[in-house]
Amino acid sequence: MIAIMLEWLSLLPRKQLVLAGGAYLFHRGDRIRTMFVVETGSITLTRHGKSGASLVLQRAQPGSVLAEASLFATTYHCDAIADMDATVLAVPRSDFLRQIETSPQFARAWAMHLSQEVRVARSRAEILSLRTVAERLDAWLADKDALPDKGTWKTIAAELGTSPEALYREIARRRF
Amino acid sequence: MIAIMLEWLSLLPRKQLVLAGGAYLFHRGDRIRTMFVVETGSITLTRHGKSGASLVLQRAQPGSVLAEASLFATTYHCDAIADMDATVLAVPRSDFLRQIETSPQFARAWAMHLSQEVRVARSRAEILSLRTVAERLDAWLADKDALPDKGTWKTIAAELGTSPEALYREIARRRF
DNA sequence: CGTCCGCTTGACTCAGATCAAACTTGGTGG
DNA sequence: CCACCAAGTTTGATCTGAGTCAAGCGGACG
Repeated sequence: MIAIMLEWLSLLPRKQLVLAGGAYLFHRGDRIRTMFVVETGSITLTRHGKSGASLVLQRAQPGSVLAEASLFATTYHCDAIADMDATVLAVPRSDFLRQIETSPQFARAWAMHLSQEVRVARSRAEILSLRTVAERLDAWLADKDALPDKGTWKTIAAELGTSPEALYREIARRRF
Repeated sequence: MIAIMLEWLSLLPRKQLVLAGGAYLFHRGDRIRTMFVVETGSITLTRHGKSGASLVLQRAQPGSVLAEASLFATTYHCDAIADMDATVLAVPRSDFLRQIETSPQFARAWAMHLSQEVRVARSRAEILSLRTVAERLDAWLADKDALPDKGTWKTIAAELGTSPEALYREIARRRF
């Protein structure tokens, strides 16, 4: 489910790009020619406002398609920067579009991928709109069976938008 | 941009449903036969965990397509309930799918709609992951020119996941 | 055996939620 | 025109959840 698009892309001509940590993959205003999928590392998309404030739009992990909306735009509306050393697959946008038009299966996979991303992003937002760590953990657990394994808690704290300590304490509180 | 799908749907056979506040539009497990678009009012999608905890997946406002992912599933994975009196348009899923397959323009509009929703939901999540009201407001303003009009601030506070008072104070702080 | 990393717990501090009260504004009806 | 009401805004006082810093614990691994 995660890397569903990676499989499909293996059918298309593609190139691998290697990025050092801190390197830009593209800048706002650049002409869009290719679609990118993260293979290793992670890429962050940010938009900078005039006031110096910046907004993170996406943190793309391995398997993620970068800036899905760029399929239909002519220039990028944000910057893409490698958080750490990373590799990405580049697929010419024209090939990507042609594949959507000619292969119903591919088009279907693309729509499914997008629906999935919508769902994930929306529930993440709803979880983050909760005020207490207890509520967030409840919501996060809503479609899971049990508490996750140790060793992953620190990561989960990040997903829940809280500090590791706060999550540890909340979990400890529930061991009764 | 908001109601882009509403226009397209005017080409398809559809029915209008009227819901009283508190009424269910569908339940988890129901067979999926139709796609819904909110016309007036608002519909909330929730999933309930065994522990009694529940997770809000989507708050659909007028113009929103309900549960985009249901286009490819057989049964609903969540409940849909009207927060208040609402009307929704119902389009048979088969018609919707056929339209995607036969009309490249429609398929394109659908993909654009989904990309857009992904972008919106992701940036909402990123804004909510910020800790202070000041940072959230900065991020929210990143792609805007100026502070919004009075009368909308209360609503914006909800978007920012904060209390109206906290937002008022932050805005007041900036009037120097 | 030492080092690293994730976990655990304690103490302190603060941003913001909450409750409360006053004041603007617009609209409604007498 | 004015009394009145509802919603949104402003400001103050209080309280608390959780962020932060800090110190200690335990297993994994070279």
